[in-house]
Amino acid sequence: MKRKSAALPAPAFPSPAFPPHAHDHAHCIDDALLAADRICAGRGARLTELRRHVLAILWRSHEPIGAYDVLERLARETRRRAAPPTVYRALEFLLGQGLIHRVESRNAFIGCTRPDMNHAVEILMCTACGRAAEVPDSRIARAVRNSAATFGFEVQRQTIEVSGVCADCRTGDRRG
Amino acid sequence: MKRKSAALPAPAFPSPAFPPHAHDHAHCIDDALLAADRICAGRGARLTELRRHVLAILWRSHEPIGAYDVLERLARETRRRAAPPTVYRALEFLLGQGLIHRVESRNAFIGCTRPDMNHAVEILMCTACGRAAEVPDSRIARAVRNSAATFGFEVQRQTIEVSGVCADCRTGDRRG
DNA sequence: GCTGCATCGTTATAATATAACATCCCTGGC
DNA sequence: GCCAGGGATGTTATATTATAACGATGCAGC
Repeated sequence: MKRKSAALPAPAFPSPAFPPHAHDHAHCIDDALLAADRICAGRGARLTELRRHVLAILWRSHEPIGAYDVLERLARETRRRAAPPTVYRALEFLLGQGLIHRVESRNAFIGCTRPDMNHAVEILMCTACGRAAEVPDSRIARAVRNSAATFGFEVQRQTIEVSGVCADCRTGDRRG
Repeated sequence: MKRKSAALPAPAFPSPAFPPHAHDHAHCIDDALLAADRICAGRGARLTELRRHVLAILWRSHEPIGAYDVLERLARETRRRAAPPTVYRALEFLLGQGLIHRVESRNAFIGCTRPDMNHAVEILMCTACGRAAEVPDSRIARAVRNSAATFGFEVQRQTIEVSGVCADCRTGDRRG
């Protein structure tokens, strides 16, 4: 199927933090998997069927998913038996390739929207609809580095996790 | 339970992020416990012996401590029996009073250095010495709020956890 | 002293994560 | 084809973190 050509040029932000509740989500998944294929191929990393399946499961929604939820879905959707290490190893690989993020405050995982660039993780989580979104704002990361530097602290990794209410949920634009 | 907002402007730098490795740590503990006594008394919250003991355990070091470590120390130091809920309930109380923070990326807890003011949590964690320190820099929190606002996102809570190397460890000034 | 409620004790179990070792399977060399 | 080597996965067991549910205790106010 052809997709309608947009009347407007691409928005200023390459990826708005939260997509509209009604959007072409199949497209999100396809894009993420294609990007993952490309990135892994370029690195000689093996995005096996299992790993790809786990990544696809994480991309089914914009909500962080726990390892045991992934496990359950994986077991339901395949003939193969699955135990926790199976899932944790796949997640470990995907984390290592920068294809997903771990949401520390939820013990959960979510697909990375910018897997092609190494970046500090900044995640907004909506307490109303449960979705999470990455913020493509490197200024915060830089500010954190600068702030830490005033204490002589050298930053290696930083995680910023923000809870609140997303625009759609604030304005009552909910999925029907 | 509500927390009072600070009436006074914060000092320029009330506490350097990391104290020197050799410092009067007994003083840290005393200060923290006295502040906790004062704060709880002012709110009519009951800082019981158990809760005070748990807080003291967390203040014994500047490293985040897991709930089961607290449990072990508590059991070793008292005649009372202790089970996980005992510790988790005390931690929950202390979190609620803003006397400690949860370090999400470590599943651990650490005493709050600024319990008198409601504030966003920003923690630096040294991968070399294991210590963690709060950053008294509200500019980052404000920048995060502003950044989120450009997406129409209203921030309720934010957690910033930064891993890296502290000044002492970078310059080789280690505890003897 | 009684009553009511917060606190704490106790038991059991849920939820998250990893260790250790066996097996499978792809890849490259012959 | 066949084998050796190593990465990936399967399997079993267990470690670690956290909470549910209910009973006992004890303190504050009457």
